[in-house]
Amino acid sequence: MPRLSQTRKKLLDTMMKESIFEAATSVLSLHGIDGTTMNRVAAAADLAKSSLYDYFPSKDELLGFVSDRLEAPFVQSVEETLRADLPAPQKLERILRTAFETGTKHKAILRLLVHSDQEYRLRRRGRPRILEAFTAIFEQGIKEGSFHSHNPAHTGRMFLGAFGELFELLASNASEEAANEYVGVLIDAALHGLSIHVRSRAAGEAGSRS
Amino acid sequence: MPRLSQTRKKLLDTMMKESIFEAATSVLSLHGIDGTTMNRVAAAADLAKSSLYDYFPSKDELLGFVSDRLEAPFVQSVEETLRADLPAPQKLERILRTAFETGTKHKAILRLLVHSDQEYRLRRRGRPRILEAFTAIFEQGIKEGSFHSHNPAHTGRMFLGAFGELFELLASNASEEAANEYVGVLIDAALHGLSIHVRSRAAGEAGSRS
Amino acid sequence: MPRLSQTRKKLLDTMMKESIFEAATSVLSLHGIDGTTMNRVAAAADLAKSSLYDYFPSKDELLGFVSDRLEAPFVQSVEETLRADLPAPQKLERILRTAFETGTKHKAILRLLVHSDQEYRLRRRGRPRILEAFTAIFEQGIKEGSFHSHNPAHTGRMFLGAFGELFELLASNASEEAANEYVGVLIDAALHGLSIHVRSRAAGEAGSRS
Amino acid sequence: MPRLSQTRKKLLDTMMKESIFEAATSVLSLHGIDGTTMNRVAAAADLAKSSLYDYFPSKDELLGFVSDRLEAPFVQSVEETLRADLPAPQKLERILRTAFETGTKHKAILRLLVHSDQEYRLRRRGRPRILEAFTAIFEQGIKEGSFHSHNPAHTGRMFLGAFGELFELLASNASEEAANEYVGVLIDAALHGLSIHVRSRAAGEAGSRS
DNA sequence: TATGAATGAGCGTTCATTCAT
DNA sequence: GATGAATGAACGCTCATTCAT
Repeated sequence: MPRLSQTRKKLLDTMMKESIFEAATSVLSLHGIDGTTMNRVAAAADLAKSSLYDYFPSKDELLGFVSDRLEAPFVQSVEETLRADLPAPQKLERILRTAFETGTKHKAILRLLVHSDQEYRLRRRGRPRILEAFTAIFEQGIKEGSFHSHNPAHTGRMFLGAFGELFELLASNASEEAANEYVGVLIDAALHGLSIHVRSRAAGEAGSRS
Repeated sequence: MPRLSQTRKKLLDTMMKESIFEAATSVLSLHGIDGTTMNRVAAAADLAKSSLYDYFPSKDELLGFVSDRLEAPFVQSVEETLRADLPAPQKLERILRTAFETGTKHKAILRLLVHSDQEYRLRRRGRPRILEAFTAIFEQGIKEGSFHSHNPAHTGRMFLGAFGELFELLASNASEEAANEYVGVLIDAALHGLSIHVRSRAAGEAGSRS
Repeated sequence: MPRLSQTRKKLLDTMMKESIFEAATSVLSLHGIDGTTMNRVAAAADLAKSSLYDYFPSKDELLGFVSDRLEAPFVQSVEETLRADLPAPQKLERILRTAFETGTKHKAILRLLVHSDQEYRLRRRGRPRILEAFTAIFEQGIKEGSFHSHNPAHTGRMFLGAFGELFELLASNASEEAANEYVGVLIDAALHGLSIHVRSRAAGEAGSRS
Repeated sequence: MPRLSQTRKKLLDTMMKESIFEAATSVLSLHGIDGTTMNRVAAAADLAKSSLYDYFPSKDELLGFVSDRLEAPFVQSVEETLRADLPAPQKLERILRTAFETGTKHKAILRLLVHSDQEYRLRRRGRPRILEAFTAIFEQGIKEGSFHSHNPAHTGRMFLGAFGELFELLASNASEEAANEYVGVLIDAALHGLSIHVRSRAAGEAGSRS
């Protein structure tokens, strides 16, 4: 049988998918999600429209693939950090730092993931996983005695919201510096809270806590 | 001929817009943003499709109008609270409580505003104004000595992120109770921080801070 | 309300449907059923393709309409004759004569209904009704004592098959005369059978025929 | 190089065509004629789509081949019977019996040939040959003195129509028994006619029947 | 010989928008 | 001021066919 070997076949297929993925992200960042048509993707991929369907059975599947691939680095880094052997606060810090770096490198990509003012937007299938990871980290923090015993699902979600704003910031035309500053404030706030009043109150009762 | 007075004319126009607005939200909550066609809006408004264009020059403008109107209660309440004569922390709390109540009452509307997992989504032109309001409140809080002197644009944004998650929670099938709990945790975190460790540290050095 | 009156509206709608119907039959007879695209129908109707959808919700509905309209004269005439106050054999004859006349007048239409050698073909929703009518006529004929008591469903079907061939004949380039002759033979056969042997068996009376 | 002998080459070609034929009928009976794509046929034949074109120059040719092959048993049996040394009426009966048996065995195939209510349908290139055969048989019958001297082209056609209904019956979900009954009625009608009246008219011999 | 990759033409359908009346 | 009719552009998708290898 003169068929291509299975492995070679798969490889080529993967490469084509990659190339289509790039075409798609390019179209996405140029025209937004509603402007991302199979026609445009095909053109950007330098392929006939019909050929897209040789690699993805539908537009939905194509966009799902794209979306997953875009989110993957973030989701993975979050989940890796979750599994690392570190105290909870340091995990949060690490996640923020990594997100900052990754986000800085791939601004164009970011714009696709973020709930920005523009109508760009992909389905974010990774969101629940990140939320879970944050929740788990807060759970851990509570066990370790470093966080208040608030419902970790809530604190996780809170943190997720604030975390998401980092992306908004990066996706906007804000300076890298500003985004970095934001990370610092967020970490500090998570660790030390926002309020002075509280701390002084906390100070008065420090004894009872020690 | 006795033309309608200008004012009367405007009034009618406004009423029609209102009626179209209601038709549009109804269609939006039934069919989602992509299912919201001029056809359906016209039908819901009991108007000829072409008549919509007598009141809005394009679909985009129509949806912008709708979006603004939907966001208005939130934006207004935030800005009112901003102008109120209250210490910053209480302003934040008030905003959260109000948002919770408004959001609870109009779940269907909420879903349209929130960056939920579904593909519903309108442009959120009110966002910058809310961000500004939060920033201003944190500025005030710093002046009042109740908040750390972090860049208020950052803390405002942070809070916005966490605030937004309240809507996610409300828009999901979460119980009202859970959302309420979330508000509590968010307020507490804003005021007292998340971390215990810090506090005890803060406690030890409280004197040096005063 | 300056709306068009309901009746006037319906009338215009009906006229447009009629016009589309004609366009469709024209396309059908030119290109066959598989070559009948909404594009072509629209062009033939001198309308934008999208306008077809103002009158028919789908291609299927459009073709269904066309098919029904094409079959209607035949089906109706058959069912009318069925209800007439006549002996069964005369009903058959009447149906055949009418079909012949109608078919002769509308050859182009015929081609669309017939199971011809070409691939033209519409769904024939009228067929079962015609079959039922024939069956009923044979039933009647049996009761009247003019037909053998064969299962009338079978004789009805038989007759239907032979009847259908009249249309094949008309749809082919056969002369009218030939088709008329066919009708004659079919009637005679129905009434007197095909075989001499039988008759001679049936009678010593061959002589009475000469 | 030792090329394959011409004969061997042809043989292989024939075998491949056969295999494709089977694939095609399988697809046809599974998906109907409109669902029969080259893709599916290729898959069923375990061949690359493009390879189909090594054996058939186009889809049309392929389907023509398939159609011919499907009709062949019927056509052949009819033509064989035509050439047999039998009186005409017995030829008709034999043809009907054979068709019944063949049709009963290959119901799935039948559905592809018949002008059924479904949209299955292949071109029936065999039809004219069968019509000719019937015509010839009636010619013979007239010469033999067993059939009326009606135009045999007409009686042949009539019989063809009624004959075709046998296939409709078999292709529908009718019982074998019913189809067999139909054959009986058809034969009887061909030989003895449908009408009683005639016979009694034909003879003074009504009494012989009672 | 058979293949995998690619394609162009076309499909049925949707919808924001226009305009004479 | 409102309507009904109409439209053009675009959409996601299919499929017979070609061709270098």
